[in-house]
Parts: sequence; C-alpha cells; structure tokens
Amino acid sequence: MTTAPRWLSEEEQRTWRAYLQATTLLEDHLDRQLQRDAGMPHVYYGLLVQLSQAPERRLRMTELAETAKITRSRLSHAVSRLERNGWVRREECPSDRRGQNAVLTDEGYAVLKQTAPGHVATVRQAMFDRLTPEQVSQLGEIMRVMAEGLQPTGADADLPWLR
Amino acid sequence: MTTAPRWLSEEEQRTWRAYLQATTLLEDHLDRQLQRDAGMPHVYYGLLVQLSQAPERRLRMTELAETAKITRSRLSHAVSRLERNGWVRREECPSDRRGQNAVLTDEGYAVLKQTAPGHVATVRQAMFDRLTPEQVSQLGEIMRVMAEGLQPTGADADLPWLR
DNA sequence: AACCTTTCCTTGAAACTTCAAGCAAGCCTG
DNA sequence: CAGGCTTGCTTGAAGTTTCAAGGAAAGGTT
Repeated sequence: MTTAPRWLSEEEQRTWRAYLQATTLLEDHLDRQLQRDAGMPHVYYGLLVQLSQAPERRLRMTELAETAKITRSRLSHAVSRLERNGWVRREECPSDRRGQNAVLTDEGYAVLKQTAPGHVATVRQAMFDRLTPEQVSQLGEIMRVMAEGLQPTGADADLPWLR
Repeated sequence: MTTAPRWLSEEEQRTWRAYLQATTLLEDHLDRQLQRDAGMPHVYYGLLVQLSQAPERRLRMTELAETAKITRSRLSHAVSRLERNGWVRREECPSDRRGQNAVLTDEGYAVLKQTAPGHVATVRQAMFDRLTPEQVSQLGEIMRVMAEGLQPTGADADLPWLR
C-alpha cells in the first residue's frame, strides 16, 4: 500500500456505489421479511437452510460456519438462540469428542417448510424477476469470481509470504 | 403469496448462493480492513465519505440516512459514536429548528484522507482487479436495477394498494 | 509419557443494530 | 388559533455481532 493509489474510474465508482446500495437494501429487505414471517434474521434462516440440505439434517459446527461464511463465535451464539427456539439441537459428535453437531429439529424443519415459499417469492421479486436470464448468468459468474478471491484460504489467511 | 411457489431454477440457485457468499465475505473483509486501519466499521466509513462529498461537508441527518440507505435511528447512534471520536460534529439547522446537520470535522477529513488509499486498494483487489471491464459494466447495470426495485419508494413503502 | 501445538467450540464483554416509544417543531384544517 | 397530523431526530432496551480469551480434546515430537 505504499505505492501511489489508483483511484476508481468514473464507471467503477458508479458500479461500486450501486453495489453498496443494492446489497444493503436487499439485506435489509430480507431481514425484515424473515423477521416478520419467520421470527429470525436472514443469517439464522440461512443456517436452517444449510442444515436442512445436509445429510441427516446435521452438520459439525465448523462445517456449518464455513459454508455459511460466518465465524465460529457468531455461529455459537446463533445456535444457542435457535436452540432456545427449539429449531436446532446440539449433539455430541461420536467420532470426535471435541465436536458438536448442530441438528435441525422437526420444529425447525416445519418452520422452514412454512416460510420458504414466502422467502423465495421475496428473493424472486427483488432479484430474479428483474433480471434477464443473461444478467442472472453474468451475476453468477461475477459473484463466483469475487467469492473465490475472498475465501480465507484464498488471500492471506495462512500467510503465504512466510512460506 | 397464496399461489403455488415458483422455486428457483438450478442456475438461479447457484447464482443466489454465490451472491450470498460473495456479499457476506466482502462485507466482512471491508469491515475488518477498516476496523484495523481506520478504527471504524464500513458503514461508519461510508458516512464520512458521504459527508466529505457534500457541499460544506455537511448534510441533514435524514438526507445522510437516505443516501447511506440506513435508518435514522441507526444513523443517530452512529453519529453519536463518530462525534465521540471527534470526526463528526452535530450542528443546529438554521432553516428548520427540528433539524440537525452532521458536519465532517477537520479531524474526520484527515482520517479519511489517510485511510482512503488503503481502502480503495482493498476494494480494487476484492472486486475490480478480478473483473473484466465488461463485467464491471454488467455488474453496475444489474445493481442499479436491483437497487431501484428496492427503494423504499419503489415497493410498498407508502401502501400503493390503498390508494 | 511429557510437552507443545493445533483444532473445536464456548464464553463474556463491548460494540453495533433494531425496534418501539417519545419529544419537539412544523404544518394543516377548520 | 386550536386541534390534530406529520416530520425530524433521539432514546433505551433488547437482540445480534465482534473481539479477545480460554478450556478441552486431538495430534505430533522427542
């Protein structure tokens, strides 16, 4: 960072502003929708979704944190809350006595089943119904590129310059 | 929402997952970078940027909240914090005795000037250096479409069905 | 086995956001 | 100008996230 800064071009600035506005507006929108209809914020809902798609509807804490792209600490707090709601249950991991499995309960599954249609509709209305198929494909590619570059393993997580 | 849900296609699902992962990873990344180098989270940094670009480096609270796409309440707390840091100052609005102006102080401007290059570099590295010019243009258009559809004035903010 | 390191997860406190409530000034309508 | 409605902003409490610290089990290493 000691070199002269390369500022953003006019178009890059406009894109960046649009990105910031769209993403914060959408996250807000989803949070409100889910808080209203499912009684939890978007991140928590995403955890239930991940669990519902996992074999046996259960996942190691660390795995869940990684696929959801959140810290373990955050997950730990979140699962505690979902446990109080009766939607998730903690379970000892048989193979590793340090481990914990987060398990989606039947009640949790029921909540998901009940609220999924409304959530999908919200996502559709905010994104997919407004974009052409080409744009959906472009967006997918762009987001995959960005996500790849931001993986903890992809940047400086393990100090590559020290190797 | 009483009609049968239209689920997402395979590609829409992949795009949606990529979107969620990329946006959360990036927001996290920016928060950490700015917390480390500027001592504030990304949203607060954005407020200083907005103020720095406003005439007289000052903006009515409501205007600032609107351009930053956050609630007034959140802004009120945020400005209180920035005020404690000496980076922003509150000022009575001459024309409307209810109003408050948020003013960027010289210290706030200095912080911005000092940390902007590093921040731009981070944004570049995470997004613009990884995308082709076409993709930047595509992303801009896509985000503008989404943001437009999510404006409080654009959806159901003022109950259009009651008109 | 003793020791050190790493992995897995939790905890409490501090920071931040949301939500509902509220005050005060401007604005209308009669 | 009185009454009620709206706008602009703040506040406190509850909920969520981050950060630093730490305990316990697993995995080397000697």
